[in-house]
Amino acid sequence: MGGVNNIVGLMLGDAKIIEVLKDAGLRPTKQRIFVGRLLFTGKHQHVSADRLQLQIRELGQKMALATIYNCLHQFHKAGLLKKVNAVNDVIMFDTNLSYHHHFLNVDTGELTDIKEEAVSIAGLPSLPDGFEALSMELTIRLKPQI
Amino acid sequence: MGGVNNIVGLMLGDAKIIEVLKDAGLRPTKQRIFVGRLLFTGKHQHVSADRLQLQIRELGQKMALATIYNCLHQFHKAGLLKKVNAVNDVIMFDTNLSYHHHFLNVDTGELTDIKEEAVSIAGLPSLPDGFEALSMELTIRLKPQI
DNA sequence: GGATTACTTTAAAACCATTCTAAAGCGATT
DNA sequence: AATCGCTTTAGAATGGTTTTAAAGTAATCC
Repeated sequence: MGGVNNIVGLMLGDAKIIEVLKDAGLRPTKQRIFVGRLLFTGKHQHVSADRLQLQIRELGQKMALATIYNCLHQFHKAGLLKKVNAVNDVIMFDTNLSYHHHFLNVDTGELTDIKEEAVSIAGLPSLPDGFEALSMELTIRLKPQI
Repeated sequence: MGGVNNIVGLMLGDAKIIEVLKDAGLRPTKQRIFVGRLLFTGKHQHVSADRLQLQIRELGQKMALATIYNCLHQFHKAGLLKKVNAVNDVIMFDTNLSYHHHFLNVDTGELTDIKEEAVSIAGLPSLPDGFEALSMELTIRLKPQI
């Protein structure tokens, strides 16, 4: 009977998400499925916890910010999201797992993918002893022209 | 006399720093000269406000954190420092203004310069319309091997 | 040189993204 | 349906950074 503004139940196409969650050792809760649906269907995107909560609100749903943070970190740990350099003190995640680089709009914090073919990096530096490389990312900071 | 734990006065070699400050439209206050002395003499370094305050304390001096933040931002605005990607939610500045890239130790947040010759980037992507590039930085995230 | 003015520094409070806490909720297994 | 252990949640706590308003100081003017 109305009034409860909670996360909706299953939808068509959730089966795949549920399987991915299970494979990652994560219980397919309503919240994780909902976030998975937002992130892993359609185009690649760059998300912060805050933006994601807004998106969820716009869909008439409600989710605690802590849950969204949990979710993003768990997805990252499971290899479903890439962590990109923090922007304006905000943690950003990228659904595009493949190797690529970013433009960063310093005014808005918006990230845009750079097409892979557009840049090539020649010669990897030798890593310091005892370290392994987790990732390598080029960031081109952009400012709107005056 | 005594007891006042304030920033010391001028030292030999400050003349250059004072001139740089004046050229940047900044009053050569004791605090700014002191920070300038720490940053612009000797080897290049990566600093955060926090670390800088520690360094200052170790020298038996005292400076408000807000002053250090002001100073770093003003120096950055004046082109005396480069801002590097925030690391672990901490703003980092680099005294090395020349074009170069970084290793980032994700455990400690420590940044290390990559020698310029070690990497070469072939082919700049065309920038989105209406934007100009401020900087371009490659970050290689490192994790200690197990 | 001393008074005036505008910019600086400061401690403390405010801010804000993120994490923690501990209690209520829910998924899986029986 | 009952139990168990993981999850979600609201609210508090945390920690880096910024703001505030008052006291301090560099530059300017006479």
